[in-house]
Amino acid sequence: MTEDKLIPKATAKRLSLYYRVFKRFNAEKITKVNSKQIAEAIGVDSATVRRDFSHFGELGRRGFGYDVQKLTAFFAQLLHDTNTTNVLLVGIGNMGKALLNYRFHERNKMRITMAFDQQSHPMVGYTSKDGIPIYPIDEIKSHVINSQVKTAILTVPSVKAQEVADILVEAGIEGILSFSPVQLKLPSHVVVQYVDLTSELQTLLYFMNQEQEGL
Amino acid sequence: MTEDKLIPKATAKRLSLYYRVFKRFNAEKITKVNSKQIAEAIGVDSATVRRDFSHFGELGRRGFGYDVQKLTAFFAQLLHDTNTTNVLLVGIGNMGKALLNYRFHERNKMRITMAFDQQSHPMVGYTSKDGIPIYPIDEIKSHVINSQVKTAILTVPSVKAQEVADILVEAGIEGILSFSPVQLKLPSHVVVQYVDLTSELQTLLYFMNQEQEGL
DNA sequence: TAGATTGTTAATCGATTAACAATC
DNA sequence: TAGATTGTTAATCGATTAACAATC
Repeated sequence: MTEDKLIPKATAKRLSLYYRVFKRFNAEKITKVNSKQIAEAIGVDSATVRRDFSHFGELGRRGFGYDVQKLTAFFAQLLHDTNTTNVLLVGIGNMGKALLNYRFHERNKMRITMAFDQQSHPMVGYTSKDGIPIYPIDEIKSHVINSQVKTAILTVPSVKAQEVADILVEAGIEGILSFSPVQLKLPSHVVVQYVDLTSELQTLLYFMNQEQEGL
Repeated sequence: MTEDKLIPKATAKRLSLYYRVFKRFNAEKITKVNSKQIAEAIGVDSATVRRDFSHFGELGRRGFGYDVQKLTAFFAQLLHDTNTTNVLLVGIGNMGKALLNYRFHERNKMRITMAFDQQSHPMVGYTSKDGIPIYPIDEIKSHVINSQVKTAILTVPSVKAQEVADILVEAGIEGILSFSPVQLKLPSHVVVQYVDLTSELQTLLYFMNQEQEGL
Protein backbone atom coordinates (compact mmCIF):
# COMPACT_ATOMS: atom_id res chain seq x y z
CA MET A 1 0.00 0.00 0.00
CA THR A 2 1.30 3.43 -0.81
CA GLU A 3 0.58 6.67 1.13
CA ASP A 4 -3.04 5.89 1.86
CA LYS A 5 -3.17 8.34 4.76
CA LEU A 6 -5.22 6.02 6.96
CA ILE A 7 -2.60 5.18 9.55
CA PRO A 8 -4.05 2.97 12.30
CA LYS A 9 -3.80 4.46 15.75
CA ALA A 10 -1.70 1.58 17.06
CA THR A 11 0.80 2.17 14.29
CA ALA A 12 0.85 5.93 14.88
CA LYS A 13 1.77 5.36 18.50
CA ARG A 14 4.81 3.33 17.52
CA LEU A 15 6.19 5.86 15.05
CA SER A 16 8.16 7.75 17.64
CA LEU A 17 9.61 4.51 19.01
CA TYR A 18 10.79 3.45 15.57
CA TYR A 19 12.31 6.84 14.98
CA ARG A 20 14.29 6.67 18.20
CA VAL A 21 15.79 3.25 17.49
CA PHE A 22 16.77 4.29 13.99
CA LYS A 23 18.64 7.24 15.42
CA ARG A 24 20.24 4.89 17.90
CA PHE A 25 21.32 2.48 15.15
CA ASN A 26 22.73 5.41 13.26
CA ALA A 27 24.74 6.53 16.27
CA GLU A 28 26.08 2.99 16.54
CA LYS A 29 27.12 3.09 12.88
CA ILE A 30 24.71 0.32 12.00
CA THR A 31 23.77 1.03 8.42
CA LYS A 32 21.44 -1.87 7.62
CA VAL A 33 18.75 -3.62 9.66
CA ASN A 34 15.99 -6.13 9.13
CA SER A 35 12.48 -6.17 10.54
CA LYS A 36 13.45 -8.67 13.19
CA GLN A 37 16.11 -6.41 14.66
CA ILE A 38 13.77 -3.43 14.68
CA ALA A 39 11.07 -5.56 16.27
CA GLU A 40 13.35 -6.67 19.07
CA ALA A 41 14.51 -3.16 19.78
CA ILE A 42 11.01 -1.90 20.39
CA GLY A 43 9.40 -5.06 21.74
CA VAL A 44 6.95 -6.06 19.03
CA ASP A 45 6.68 -8.81 16.41
CA SER A 46 8.60 -8.46 13.15
CA ALA A 47 5.36 -8.85 11.20
CA THR A 48 4.01 -5.83 13.03
CA VAL A 49 7.02 -3.80 11.96
CA ARG A 50 6.61 -4.74 8.30
CA ARG A 51 2.89 -4.14 8.41
CA ASP A 52 3.38 -0.76 10.08
CA PHE A 53 5.92 0.28 7.45
CA SER A 54 3.71 -0.92 4.63
CA HIS A 55 1.40 2.04 5.27
CA PHE A 56 4.13 4.35 4.05
CA GLY A 57 5.12 2.59 0.86
CA GLU A 58 8.03 0.27 0.20
CA LEU A 59 10.70 1.34 2.65
CA GLY A 60 12.94 -1.70 2.41
CA ARG A 61 14.51 -4.03 -0.12
CA ARG A 62 13.37 -7.62 -0.35
CA GLY A 63 15.98 -10.16 0.57
CA PHE A 64 18.00 -7.38 2.12
CA GLY A 65 16.41 -5.31 4.84
CA TYR A 66 16.29 -1.59 5.44
CA ASP A 67 18.80 1.18 5.08
CA VAL A 68 19.01 2.88 8.47
CA GLN A 69 19.84 6.31 7.10
CA LYS A 70 16.94 6.18 4.70
CA LEU A 71 14.54 5.08 7.43
CA THR A 72 15.75 7.80 9.78
CA ALA A 73 15.30 10.49 7.16
CA PHE A 74 11.87 9.18 6.22
CA PHE A 75 10.64 9.06 9.81
CA ALA A 76 12.06 12.50 10.59
CA GLN A 77 9.88 13.77 7.76
CA LEU A 78 6.88 11.74 8.87
CA LEU A 79 7.10 13.04 12.43
CA HIS A 80 7.85 16.58 11.30
CA ASP A 81 11.08 16.40 13.22
CA THR A 82 12.68 18.56 10.54
CA ASN A 83 11.92 21.96 11.97
CA THR A 84 11.59 22.88 15.62
CA THR A 85 8.26 22.69 17.41
CA ASN A 86 7.88 25.04 20.35
CA VAL A 87 5.79 23.97 23.30
CA LEU A 88 4.59 25.74 26.40
CA LEU A 89 4.27 24.38 29.91
CA VAL A 90 1.67 25.27 32.53
CA GLY A 91 2.32 24.31 36.14
CA ILE A 92 5.74 24.51 37.75
CA GLY A 93 5.23 21.94 40.47
CA ASN A 94 7.20 18.73 40.86
CA MET A 95 6.50 17.36 37.46
CA GLY A 96 6.54 20.76 35.78
CA LYS A 97 10.02 21.47 37.06
CA ALA A 98 11.27 18.13 35.82
CA LEU A 99 9.85 18.73 32.35
CA LEU A 100 11.20 22.28 32.31
CA ASN A 101 14.69 20.87 32.74
CA TYR A 102 14.15 17.90 30.45
CA ARG A 103 16.34 18.08 27.34
CA PHE A 104 13.72 17.18 24.74
CA HIS A 105 15.67 19.24 22.28
CA GLU A 106 18.80 17.19 22.65
CA ARG A 107 17.39 14.38 20.58
CA ASN A 108 14.34 15.83 18.88
CA LYS A 109 13.35 19.12 17.37
CA MET A 110 10.94 20.03 20.10
CA ARG A 111 11.41 22.23 23.13
CA ILE A 112 9.63 24.15 25.83
CA THR A 113 9.93 27.87 25.14
CA MET A 114 7.74 29.37 27.85
CA ALA A 115 6.16 28.34 31.11
CA PHE A 116 3.32 29.58 33.28
CA ASP A 117 2.09 29.31 36.82
CA GLN A 118 0.06 31.31 39.26
CA GLN A 119 1.13 34.88 39.98
CA SER A 120 2.09 33.83 43.50
CA HIS A 121 4.52 31.10 42.38
CA PRO A 122 8.09 32.04 43.40
CA MET A 123 9.50 31.41 39.94
CA VAL A 124 7.02 33.58 38.08
CA GLY A 125 8.77 36.63 36.68
CA TYR A 126 12.04 34.76 36.44
CA THR A 127 13.47 32.17 34.07
CA SER A 128 14.38 28.49 34.42
CA LYS A 129 18.00 27.32 34.58
CA ASP A 130 18.07 27.29 30.79
CA GLY A 131 16.49 30.69 30.48
CA ILE A 132 12.92 29.64 29.77
CA PRO A 133 10.75 32.57 30.87
CA ILE A 134 8.03 31.94 33.44
CA TYR A 135 4.90 34.06 33.28
CA PRO A 136 1.66 34.30 35.25
CA ILE A 137 -1.25 32.23 33.91
CA ASP A 138 -3.34 35.25 32.99
CA GLU A 139 -0.72 36.18 30.42
CA ILE A 140 -1.10 32.93 28.52
CA LYS A 141 -3.20 34.41 25.79
CA SER A 142 -0.98 37.39 25.06
CA HIS A 143 2.18 35.28 24.93
CA VAL A 144 0.69 32.56 22.78
CA ILE A 145 -0.71 35.00 20.27
CA ASN A 146 2.73 36.43 19.57
CA SER A 147 4.19 32.99 19.00
CA GLN A 148 4.00 29.88 16.89
CA VAL A 149 3.11 27.75 19.90
CA LYS A 150 0.21 25.36 19.33
CA THR A 151 1.07 22.73 21.93
CA ALA A 152 0.91 22.74 25.72
CA ILE A 153 2.07 20.47 28.50
CA LEU A 154 -0.28 20.63 31.45
CA THR A 155 1.01 19.78 34.93
CA VAL A 156 -1.39 21.63 37.21
CA PRO A 157 -3.38 20.19 40.13
CA SER A 158 -6.39 18.16 38.96
CA VAL A 159 -8.89 20.70 40.24
CA LYS A 160 -7.36 23.41 38.04
CA ALA A 161 -6.90 21.29 34.93
CA GLN A 162 -10.18 22.01 33.14
CA GLU A 163 -10.04 25.71 33.87
CA VAL A 164 -6.48 26.06 32.57
CA ALA A 165 -7.21 23.85 29.54
CA ASP A 166 -10.06 26.18 28.62
CA ILE A 167 -7.71 29.17 28.78
CA LEU A 168 -5.21 27.34 26.59
CA VAL A 169 -7.77 26.50 23.93
CA GLU A 170 -9.08 30.03 24.06
CA ALA A 171 -5.52 31.18 23.38
CA GLY A 172 -5.30 28.97 20.29
CA ILE A 173 -3.61 25.84 21.62
CA GLU A 174 -4.49 22.76 19.55
CA GLY A 175 -2.79 19.95 21.44
CA ILE A 176 -2.35 19.20 25.13
CA LEU A 177 -0.21 16.65 26.91
CA SER A 178 -1.88 16.44 30.29
CA PHE A 179 -0.42 14.99 33.46
CA SER A 180 -3.57 15.80 35.40
CA PRO A 181 -5.76 12.72 35.81
CA VAL A 182 -8.95 14.45 34.72
CA GLN A 183 -10.90 13.83 31.54
CA LEU A 184 -10.82 17.22 29.81
CA LYS A 185 -13.91 18.43 27.98
CA LEU A 186 -12.63 20.37 24.98
CA PRO A 187 -13.62 21.12 21.38
CA SER A 188 -13.03 18.13 19.13
CA HIS A 189 -10.29 19.79 17.07
CA VAL A 190 -8.05 19.83 20.16
CA VAL A 191 -5.90 16.72 20.52
CA VAL A 192 -5.33 15.55 24.07
CA GLN A 193 -2.89 12.92 25.28
CA TYR A 194 -2.75 11.83 28.91
CA VAL A 195 0.14 10.68 31.06
CA ASP A 196 -1.01 9.22 34.34
CA LEU A 197 1.89 8.25 36.57
CA THR A 198 -0.12 7.08 39.55
CA SER A 199 -2.18 4.83 37.34
CA GLU A 200 0.92 3.43 35.66
CA LEU A 201 2.40 2.51 39.02
CA GLN A 202 -0.86 1.09 40.33
CA THR A 203 -1.34 -0.94 37.18
CA LEU A 204 2.18 -2.31 37.50
CA LEU A 205 1.39 -3.41 41.06
CA TYR A 206 -1.82 -5.04 39.86
CA PHE A 207 0.03 -7.05 37.22
CA MET A 208 2.66 -8.03 39.79
CA ASN A 209 -0.03 -9.28 42.13
CA GLN A 210 -1.70 -11.18 39.30
CA GLU A 211 1.64 -12.80 38.53
CA GLN A 212 1.90 -13.78 42.19
CA GLU A 213 -1.56 -15.28 42.29
CA GLY A 214 -0.57 -17.70 39.59
CA LEU A 215 -2.21 -16.36 36.45
CA MET B 1 -19.54 -13.98 34.90
CA THR B 2 -18.23 -14.41 38.40
CA GLU B 3 -14.55 -14.22 39.49
CA ASP B 4 -13.14 -16.06 36.51
CA LYS B 5 -9.68 -14.61 37.04
CA LEU B 6 -9.09 -13.99 33.33
CA ILE B 7 -9.14 -10.22 33.33
CA PRO B 8 -8.38 -8.83 29.86
CA LYS B 9 -5.36 -6.56 29.72
CA ALA B 10 -7.39 -3.60 28.49
CA THR B 11 -9.70 -3.97 31.48
CA ALA B 12 -6.79 -4.30 33.90
CA LYS B 13 -5.34 -1.03 32.66
CA ARG B 14 -8.55 0.80 33.47
CA LEU B 15 -8.88 -0.51 37.02
CA SER B 16 -6.83 2.27 38.55
CA LEU B 17 -8.82 4.89 36.64
CA TYR B 18 -12.09 3.51 37.94
CA TYR B 19 -10.75 3.43 41.44
CA ARG B 20 -9.71 7.06 41.30
CA VAL B 21 -13.08 8.31 40.07
CA PHE B 22 -14.88 6.32 42.75
CA LYS B 23 -12.77 7.99 45.39
CA ARG B 24 -13.51 11.31 43.76
CA PHE B 25 -17.26 10.63 43.79
CA ASN B 26 -16.97 9.67 47.42
CA ALA B 27 -15.20 12.89 48.27
CA GLU B 28 -18.00 14.76 46.53
CA LYS B 29 -20.57 12.90 48.61
CA ILE B 30 -22.02 11.21 45.55
CA THR B 31 -23.33 7.91 46.86
CA LYS B 32 -24.86 6.38 43.73
CA VAL B 33 -23.72 6.33 40.08
CA ASN B 34 -24.66 4.61 36.87
CA SER B 35 -22.40 3.20 34.18
CA LYS B 36 -22.90 6.25 31.99
CA GLN B 37 -21.54 8.61 34.63
CA ILE B 38 -18.54 6.40 35.27
CA ALA B 39 -17.95 6.10 31.55
CA GLU B 40 -17.93 9.86 31.07
CA ALA B 41 -15.58 10.40 33.97
CA ILE B 42 -12.93 8.17 32.48
CA GLY B 43 -13.64 8.67 28.80
CA VAL B 44 -14.95 5.32 27.65
CA ASP B 45 -18.30 3.89 26.58
CA SER B 46 -20.82 2.84 29.22
CA ALA B 47 -20.97 -0.65 27.75
CA THR B 48 -17.25 -0.93 28.32
CA VAL B 49 -17.72 -0.06 31.97
CA ARG B 50 -20.41 -2.69 32.46
CA ARG B 51 -18.42 -5.28 30.57
CA ASP B 52 -15.30 -4.49 32.62
CA PHE B 53 -17.22 -4.81 35.87
CA SER B 54 -18.85 -8.05 34.79
CA HIS B 55 -15.51 -9.80 35.20
CA PHE B 56 -15.76 -9.28 38.93
CA GLY B 57 -19.30 -10.46 39.54
CA GLU B 58 -22.46 -8.44 39.91
CA LEU B 59 -21.33 -5.12 41.33
CA GLY B 60 -24.47 -3.14 40.65
CA ARG B 61 -28.22 -3.33 40.97
CA ARG B 62 -30.39 -3.50 37.85
CA GLY B 63 -32.60 -0.51 37.32
CA PHE B 64 -30.58 1.36 39.87
CA GLY B 65 -26.87 1.73 39.33
CA TYR B 66 -23.91 1.29 41.62
CA ASP B 67 -23.24 2.16 45.22
CA VAL B 68 -20.10 4.30 45.23
CA GLN B 69 -18.92 3.18 48.65
CA LYS B 70 -19.28 -0.44 47.73
CA LEU B 71 -17.41 0.07 44.46
CA THR B 72 -14.62 1.95 46.19
CA ALA B 73 -14.19 -0.75 48.79
CA PHE B 74 -14.28 -3.48 46.16
CA PHE B 75 -11.68 -1.79 43.96
CA ALA B 76 -9.43 -1.01 46.92
CA GLN B 77 -9.38 -4.74 47.56
CA LEU B 78 -8.88 -5.58 43.90
CA LEU B 79 -5.92 -3.22 43.59
CA HIS B 80 -4.49 -4.26 46.93
CA ASP B 81 -4.77 -0.66 48.05
CA THR B 82 -5.55 -1.88 51.54
CA ASN B 83 -2.05 -2.13 52.90
CA THR B 84 0.92 0.00 51.94
CA THR B 85 3.23 -0.98 49.12
CA ASN B 86 6.78 0.31 49.40
CA VAL B 87 8.68 1.16 46.25
CA LEU B 88 12.26 2.14 45.57
CA LEU B 89 13.58 4.65 43.09
CA VAL B 90 16.82 4.51 41.14
CA GLY B 91 18.10 7.67 39.48
CA ILE B 92 17.83 11.11 41.07
CA GLY B 93 17.92 13.19 37.93
CA ASN B 94 15.14 15.49 36.74
CA MET B 95 12.44 12.93 36.66
CA GLY B 96 13.71 11.06 39.68
CA LYS B 97 13.56 14.19 41.81
CA ALA B 98 10.03 14.89 40.70
CA LEU B 99 8.93 11.38 41.59
CA LEU B 100 10.78 11.52 44.88
CA ASN B 101 8.66 14.51 45.86
CA TYR B 102 5.47 13.15 44.33
CA ARG B 103 2.82 12.44 46.97
CA PHE B 104 1.66 9.01 45.76
CA HIS B 105 0.82 8.20 49.33
CA GLU B 106 -1.64 11.05 49.66
CA ARG B 107 -4.25 9.22 47.62
CA ASN B 108 -3.03 5.65 47.44
CA LYS B 109 -1.30 3.22 49.72
CA MET B 110 1.96 3.28 47.84
CA ARG B 111 5.12 5.24 48.50
CA ILE B 112 8.79 5.51 47.73
CA THR B 113 10.80 4.46 50.77
CA MET B 114 14.34 4.55 49.45
CA ALA B 115 16.25 5.94 46.53
CA PHE B 116 19.56 5.25 44.84
CA ASP B 117 22.02 6.92 42.57
CA GLN B 118 25.71 6.82 41.81
CA GLN B 119 28.14 7.30 44.65
CA SER B 120 29.16 10.65 43.18
CA HIS B 121 25.63 12.12 43.18
CA PRO B 122 25.44 15.07 45.61
CA MET B 123 22.32 13.73 47.34
CA VAL B 124 23.72 10.28 48.06
CA GLY B 125 24.24 9.84 51.78
CA TYR B 126 21.50 12.33 52.57
CA THR B 127 17.71 12.22 52.50
CA SER B 128 15.02 13.85 50.38
CA LYS B 129 12.83 16.69 51.70
CA ASP B 130 10.50 14.09 53.16
CA GLY B 131 13.27 12.07 54.68
CA ILE B 132 13.59 9.35 52.06
CA PRO B 133 17.15 8.03 52.35
CA ILE B 134 19.36 8.09 49.28
CA TYR B 135 21.99 5.40 48.93
CA PRO B 136 24.65 4.48 46.40
CA ILE B 137 23.62 2.00 43.71
CA ASP B 138 25.97 -0.73 44.90
CA GLU B 139 24.00 -0.90 48.12
CA ILE B 140 20.76 -1.80 46.34
CA LYS B 141 20.99 -5.48 47.14
CA SER B 142 21.67 -5.08 50.84
CA HIS B 143 18.87 -2.57 51.36
CA VAL B 144 16.31 -4.52 49.36
CA ILE B 145 17.04 -7.74 51.15
CA ASN B 146 16.19 -6.18 54.53
CA SER B 147 12.90 -4.84 53.23
CA GLN B 148 9.56 -5.78 51.75
CA VAL B 149 10.29 -3.83 48.58
CA LYS B 150 9.51 -5.72 45.36
CA THR B 151 8.92 -2.77 43.06
CA ALA B 152 11.26 -0.23 41.51
CA ILE B 153 10.94 2.99 39.56
CA LEU B 154 13.79 3.41 37.13
CA THR B 155 14.81 6.89 35.99
CA VAL B 156 18.39 6.44 34.96
CA PRO B 157 20.01 7.42 31.63
CA SER B 158 19.11 4.98 28.83
CA VAL B 159 22.65 3.63 28.59
CA LYS B 160 22.55 2.56 32.25
CA ALA B 161 19.01 1.16 32.26
CA GLN B 162 19.76 -2.49 31.45
CA GLU B 163 22.68 -2.66 33.84
CA VAL B 164 20.69 -1.21 36.73
CA ALA B 165 17.65 -3.35 35.91
CA ASP B 166 19.83 -6.44 36.15
CA ILE B 167 21.02 -5.34 39.59
CA LEU B 168 17.42 -4.77 40.69
CA VAL B 169 16.29 -8.21 39.56
CA GLU B 170 19.32 -9.77 41.19
CA ALA B 171 18.23 -8.05 44.41
CA GLY B 172 14.77 -9.59 44.18
CA ILE B 173 12.75 -6.84 42.50
CA GLU B 174 9.74 -8.22 40.62
CA GLY B 175 8.29 -5.14 38.96
CA ILE B 176 9.82 -2.12 37.30
CA LEU B 177 8.29 1.12 36.14
CA SER B 178 10.87 2.38 33.68
CA PHE B 179 11.19 5.90 32.35
CA SER B 180 14.20 4.92 30.26
CA PRO B 181 13.24 4.35 26.64
CA VAL B 182 15.05 1.05 26.33
CA GLN B 183 13.49 -2.36 25.93
CA LEU B 184 14.73 -4.24 29.00
CA LYS B 185 15.71 -7.89 28.67
CA LEU B 186 14.69 -9.51 31.95
CA PRO B 187 13.43 -12.86 33.27
CA SER B 188 9.79 -13.39 32.39
CA HIS B 189 8.56 -13.30 35.99
CA VAL B 190 9.55 -9.62 36.19
CA VAL B 191 6.76 -7.25 35.19
CA VAL B 192 7.88 -4.13 33.37
CA GLN B 193 5.83 -1.06 32.55
CA TYR B 194 7.23 1.79 30.46
CA VAL B 195 6.56 5.52 30.61
CA ASP B 196 8.01 7.33 27.62
CA LEU B 197 7.53 11.08 27.85
CA THR B 198 9.35 12.02 24.67
CA SER B 199 7.31 9.53 22.71
CA GLU B 200 4.07 10.80 24.25
CA LEU B 201 4.88 14.35 23.22
CA GLN B 202 6.02 13.34 19.75
CA THR B 203 2.91 11.24 19.26
CA LEU B 204 0.75 14.16 20.31
CA LEU B 205 2.47 16.32 17.70
CA TYR B 206 1.93 13.64 15.07
CA PHE B 207 -1.79 13.49 15.81
CA MET B 208 -1.98 17.29 15.73
CA ASN B 209 -0.34 17.34 12.33
CA GLN B 210 -2.68 14.62 11.07
CA GLU B 211 -5.61 16.72 12.27
CA GLN B 212 -4.18 19.63 10.33
CA GLU B 213 -3.75 17.64 7.16
CA GLY B 214 -7.42 16.88 7.14
CA LEU B 215 -7.74 13.30 8.32
C1' DT C 1 21.20 -19.17 -9.20
C1' DA C 2 20.32 -19.87 -4.01
C1' DG C 3 19.32 -17.49 0.14
C1' DA C 4 17.22 -13.98 2.52
C1' DT C 5 13.83 -10.89 3.70
C1' DT C 6 10.39 -7.92 2.24
C1' DG C 7 5.41 -6.55 1.40
C1' DT C 8 0.89 -8.36 1.60
C1' DT C 9 -2.91 -11.46 2.22
C1' DA C 10 -5.51 -14.30 5.14
C1' DA C 11 -6.33 -16.09 9.83
C1' DT C 12 -6.57 -15.15 14.50
C1' DC C 13 -7.11 -12.82 18.44
C1' DG C 14 -8.77 -9.26 21.53
C1' DA C 15 -11.38 -5.13 22.50
C1' DT C 16 -15.32 -2.22 21.86
C1' DT C 17 -19.99 -1.39 21.10
C1' DA C 18 -24.94 -2.21 20.20
C1' DA C 19 -28.84 -4.34 21.68
C1' DC C 20 -31.85 -6.35 24.83
C1' DA C 21 -33.70 -9.67 28.20
C1' DA C 22 -33.42 -9.79 33.14
C1' DT C 23 -34.69 -7.57 37.11
C1' DC C 24 -34.52 -4.13 40.78
C1' DT D 1 -46.80 -1.68 38.00
C1' DA D 2 -43.80 1.44 34.97
C1' DG D 3 -39.24 3.12 34.44
C1' DA D 4 -34.54 2.55 34.68
C1' DT D 5 -30.35 0.37 34.30
C1' DT D 6 -27.83 -3.64 34.88
C1' DG D 7 -25.37 -7.91 33.12
C1' DT D 8 -24.65 -10.47 29.02
C1' DT D 9 -24.85 -11.97 24.31
C1' DA D 10 -23.96 -11.11 19.65
C1' DA D 11 -22.03 -8.01 16.12
C1' DT D 12 -18.44 -5.11 14.84
C1' DC D 13 -14.26 -3.25 14.68
C1' DG D 14 -9.25 -2.97 14.95
C1' DA D 15 -4.79 -4.97 15.87
C1' DT D 16 -1.60 -8.75 15.75
C1' DT D 17 0.40 -12.63 13.80
C1' DA D 18 1.30 -16.47 10.55
C1' DA D 19 2.33 -17.66 6.14
C1' DC D 20 4.06 -17.09 1.71
C1' DA D 21 4.60 -15.30 -3.01
C1' DA D 22 7.38 -11.64 -4.81
C1' DT D 23 11.84 -10.25 -5.56
C1' DC D 24 16.33 -8.31 -4.42
